[in-house]
Amino acid sequence: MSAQHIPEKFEPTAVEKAAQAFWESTQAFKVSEDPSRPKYYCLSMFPYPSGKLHMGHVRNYTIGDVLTRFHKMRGFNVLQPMGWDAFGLPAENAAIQNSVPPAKWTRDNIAYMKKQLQSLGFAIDWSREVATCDADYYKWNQWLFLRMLEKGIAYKKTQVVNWDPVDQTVLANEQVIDGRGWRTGAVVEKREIPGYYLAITDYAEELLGDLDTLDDWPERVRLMQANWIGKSTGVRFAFPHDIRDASGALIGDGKLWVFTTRADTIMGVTFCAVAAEHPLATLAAQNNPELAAFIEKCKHGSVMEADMATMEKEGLPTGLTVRHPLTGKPVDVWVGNYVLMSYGDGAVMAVPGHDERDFHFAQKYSLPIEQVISEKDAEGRDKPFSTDAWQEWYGTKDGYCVNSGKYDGLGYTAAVDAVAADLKAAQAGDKKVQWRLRDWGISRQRYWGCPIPIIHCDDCGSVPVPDSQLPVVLPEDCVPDGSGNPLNKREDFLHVDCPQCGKAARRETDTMDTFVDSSWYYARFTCPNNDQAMVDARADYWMPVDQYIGGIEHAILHLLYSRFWSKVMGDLGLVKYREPFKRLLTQGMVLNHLFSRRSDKTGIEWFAPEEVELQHDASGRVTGATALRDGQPVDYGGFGTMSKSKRNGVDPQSMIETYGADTARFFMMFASPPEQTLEWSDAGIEGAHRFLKRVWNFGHVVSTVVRPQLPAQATLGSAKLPDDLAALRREVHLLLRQANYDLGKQQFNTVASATMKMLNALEKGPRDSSIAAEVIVECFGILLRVLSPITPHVTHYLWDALGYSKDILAAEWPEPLEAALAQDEIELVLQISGKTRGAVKVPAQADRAAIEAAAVASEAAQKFMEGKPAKKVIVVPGRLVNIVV
RNA sequence: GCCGAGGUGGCGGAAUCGGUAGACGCAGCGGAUUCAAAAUCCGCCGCCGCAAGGUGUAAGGGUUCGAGUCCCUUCCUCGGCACCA
Repeated sequence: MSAQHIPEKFEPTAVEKAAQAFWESTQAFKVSEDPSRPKYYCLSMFPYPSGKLHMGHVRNYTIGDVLTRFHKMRGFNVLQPMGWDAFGLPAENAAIQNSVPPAKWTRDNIAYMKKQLQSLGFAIDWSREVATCDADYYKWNQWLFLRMLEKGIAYKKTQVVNWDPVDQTVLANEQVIDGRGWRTGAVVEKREIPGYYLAITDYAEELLGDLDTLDDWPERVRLMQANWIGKSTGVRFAFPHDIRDASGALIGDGKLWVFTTRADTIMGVTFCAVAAEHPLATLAAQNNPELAAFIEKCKHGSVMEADMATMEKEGLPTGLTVRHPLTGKPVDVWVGNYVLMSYGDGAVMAVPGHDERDFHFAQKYSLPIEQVISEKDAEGRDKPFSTDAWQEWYGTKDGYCVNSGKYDGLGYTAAVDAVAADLKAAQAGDKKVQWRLRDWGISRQRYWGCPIPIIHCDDCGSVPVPDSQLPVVLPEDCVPDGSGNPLNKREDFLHVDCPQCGKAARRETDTMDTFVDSSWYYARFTCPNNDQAMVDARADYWMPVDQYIGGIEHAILHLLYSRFWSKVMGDLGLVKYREPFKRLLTQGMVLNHLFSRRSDKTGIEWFAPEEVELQHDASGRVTGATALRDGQPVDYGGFGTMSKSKRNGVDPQSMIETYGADTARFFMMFASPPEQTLEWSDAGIEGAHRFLKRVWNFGHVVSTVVRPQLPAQATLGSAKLPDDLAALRREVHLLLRQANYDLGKQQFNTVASATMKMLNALEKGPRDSSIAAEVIVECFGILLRVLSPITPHVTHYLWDALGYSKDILAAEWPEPLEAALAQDEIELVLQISGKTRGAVKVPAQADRAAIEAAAVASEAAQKFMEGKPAKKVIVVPGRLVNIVV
């Protein structure tokens, strides 16, 4: 243990370069399977290589790195990989703008962003780096897709897409602005084209049920997934009819299918409502212009959720009639704007007596409202049924059937069973589970994605590419120009022989949804170099991911698809896990001040925070802001997410260059708990930097003043310390205990603050004796280790330079010592009748009686008890004593 | 509308089982150092009050020796969503 001299001045750049060089030379983060140690797979969501890192990345990866380094020091075998979600639309857009091939643009971005990540000192095993645009990665997308085809999980059907008639291309939803193509301004059409689907609905039950096993996921994410999957248990049945089209064919084989969760109310049906796109609506509109206009309006109606919530229920009669399946009575069919074609069969039975929407609709159009459910009140009498108190009636499952013939008196479950049985007997329906979840369409009519491995042959149809011909490699020199998929012009790619008959055939040019790429990358990180198999036994060692970290915006799609993919891979015998992510942390977004000015000429003009000056009142509250440019006021809009358009983004690169990676990391961890939003603050960055300078300075003091006083033989274990040193040592160990507790909670802001408190205590403590030197060296060693996952560079340097050991990452994580925490005398809070009135000091071993006596005898007690006797004395051991007068 | 999270100083945020509310940091104020400034260091910093003390965790009520924390009612903010039959 040889200590070096630590210079006075803290130079982050040099310190960080040196630390990173050390990690590089020792291959510090490269890991392999080691069954002798517990493993910890720590994964942050891999970035899209958009060009450069943004603050969200820095926050995300810092959280992951803190957990990685903490677990490494705790003795875990930790894997933290990194890769690139490299396919996607922005690369094509960049290509259109700059005439650069998406491949080159993407790989340049990857190279730059990788440098940025490395400059932040993340403990990443770069030997496992994966980019989804590499053929040796996406080969396995194709391979698994073929397995899914074999199993029937992947299948082909037509899909509705947004079609730009000018560019002759399919548009993504975000490329459609106000119904027009984003580049051409042409009115977008709906087109039906064939595409491939994955039967995620086959796994709906398991995807829903297994949510209960994900105890370490945020509750809200599980709820969002459950709602998305949307399971409803009910009855699907048909209203028979004789409605025929012009050619005389029965519409829907003479059946109007509906789904209901309230089959017990079937005798209360007073009409049916169908969606605007329903075949019966289409038929009725043929000689009814008013209805045709209404249907047209519904189709173009807003699908915005805010409109939906306030939308008036509207409808029109079709003039068509179906028959009630149990009573045979005629039932009128209406078109209702509140019925969705995309859910169930696009039609509902309407029971206005017991359903809110049906009720509003019936009221508006004066349709009959009938009671078929009743309920007893507390006195056992039937509650009155009245349309004035309709709120009390819809939705309730607590009542029993009335006015329902043979079902009268049955409760909800019994009535549903009886009705379902009768419908089944009449061959009119049966119980059914209805899902909101839809199968996953993965075909994209885009260039920059994984080719779907299919060959179209005139004779053999759509033929899967044989495994031996995988991967189907995407030509990388295409430059999309916005009009159609450039693969359609690549003759060398298109022309291929049919694998079945050998005749000339044509390659599929659709590519896969990029969500496919990200649905299994975490498994590939365990064995990225295997060119013989998608995954191997190494996945059994590392998977599942112990800690996954990413944005809440992926709460539904990415996480659901990954869960689905895991189950499919499991069923194919490729992996042993059913759920890929054991624990999930969804980090909050990074916000910054918003400044704008509204003018009639230019609309809203946004100001970057560095372009304005804030005005404060005497108390420091922000009262306004002015532009530096012209001194005129600008509107202060509070905090909002960092965005280019609002000009409030902060480039991490400039922050790293100014203050260093450690400062950036410390600020990110300190400013707020990981799940909450983080408000950007230049002053906060300064504060973080100030703290690290103080840490450095204390290291300098230890190297120059403290260490030279160290005795040859350590005495700390046995010696009785002077009071001030015992207090210092105890405080640091208490803070350590707190920090360890907070790390378990993943509450890193208070871990950071614990290190600040340690330094405050050390700076104030004595340092001019050999025993003090021993205490300081022990305590500073604790501080450095607790701080090291957050600011690894400066702590690496100080740990080494002060001679603790070569590599702080290899050091053991500190635990508080009982000997340091023990104290002879403790201070208890003194309350008189529940009000705090000071404190009493008692020996640590004092029993209840002694504490009571000491409390009553204390000066404060005498003063505030005013001579009255104590009615009761409450003693909370180690905390307080309360004298009730 | 429904579901979820939350409401604590000028600000970000602490407070593990109900036990000294406001830790730590930022901003602000005062002082030291300096020719001066920056940097640094020391001190103050919820509100009312000269003080003793009182009061205070969105509002109101309750349970308790004791409530930011538990229960009830109301209000507000943010996030998510599906008119899902």
